[in-house]
Amino acid sequence: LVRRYPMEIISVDSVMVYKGMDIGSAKPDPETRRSAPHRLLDILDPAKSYSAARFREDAIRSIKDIINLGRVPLLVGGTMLYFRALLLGLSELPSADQAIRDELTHKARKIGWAAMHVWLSELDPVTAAKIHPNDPQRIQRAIEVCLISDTPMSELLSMPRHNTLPCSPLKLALIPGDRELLASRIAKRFHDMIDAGLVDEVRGLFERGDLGPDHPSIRAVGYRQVWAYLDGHLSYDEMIERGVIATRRLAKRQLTWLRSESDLRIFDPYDSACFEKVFSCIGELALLPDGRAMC
RNA sequence: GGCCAGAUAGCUCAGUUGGUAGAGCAGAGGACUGAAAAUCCUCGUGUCGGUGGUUCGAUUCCACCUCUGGCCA
Repeated sequence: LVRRYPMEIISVDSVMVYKGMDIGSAKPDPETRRSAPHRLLDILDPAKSYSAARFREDAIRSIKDIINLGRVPLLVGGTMLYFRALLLGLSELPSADQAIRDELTHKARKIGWAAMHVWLSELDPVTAAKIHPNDPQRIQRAIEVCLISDTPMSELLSMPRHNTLPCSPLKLALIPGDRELLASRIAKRFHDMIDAGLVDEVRGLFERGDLGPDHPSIRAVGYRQVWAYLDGHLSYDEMIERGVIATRRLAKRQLTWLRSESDLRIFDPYDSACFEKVFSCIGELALLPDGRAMC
């Protein structure tokens, strides 16, 4: 698309943002990036954590840039929460606070997440009712928001979101029609990554010494499993098996997001005429009305 | 060739003192507001290896057979 139209790519991917995580995130190779530059790749050290809110800011800045250059932004990727945050906007919520998170984690270790959930139901019964008692990540976030803002999170969420997306999106989705073919392509993809040196890539991160399985970067599919292998928790064969399974599940969750997305134009990547269909779809739309973006 | 142990869900196994069975994993569906490639929820009928026998009733007990391990020749 970028070679054919005046478009520029913005990556919508929570793992490709990390420097040095190339093979396991299936980051486009250098030649591809020369001919088709991607924004929001390699912007963060793996010790740092990114967020949907930061993505939204970064993406909007990039979109404005590209539009000012007279081009059309092309948003490409599979981190569906980021798409959702970008298209629908986010509520005004306090951002993450590591000190408070540490404190809450410490407290949860002592009293258990079930008790934390009870605490949340005192701070914010509406939110507590929506979060399952077994979901520590959301319980922690909700308590964090309530404590920082001194307001129930549900109240903040009920205020209108500010949606400042500076263009109207055309949404294209690639949805595999054949699930079994998808599964075999996923297995091949993971084996190819191993052949391309994924273990060495992760070993490099492993040997830095400042990273661990709790970092969002290391929790990513593939990285987590290779890390467990290097740490002696998985055999080589188990690592491969778990990596393939984790990838399959990721794909499944992406499909779940897609099913609830409205106004999608759907294409099957295993259809040999897929690209032609995408091109003709864009052609029909007479392209490039001002302020248009593509996802 | 003999002896022993197995054969139950896609996989690994549990179980039924005889009333046709259930866990984990895999898989499917779903949720999703600053960790999201994260975090979590829901979903389990399968000739209980085959053929006979005993029995009101057998996946369960008995016999034989087949297959897979192990041991002994």
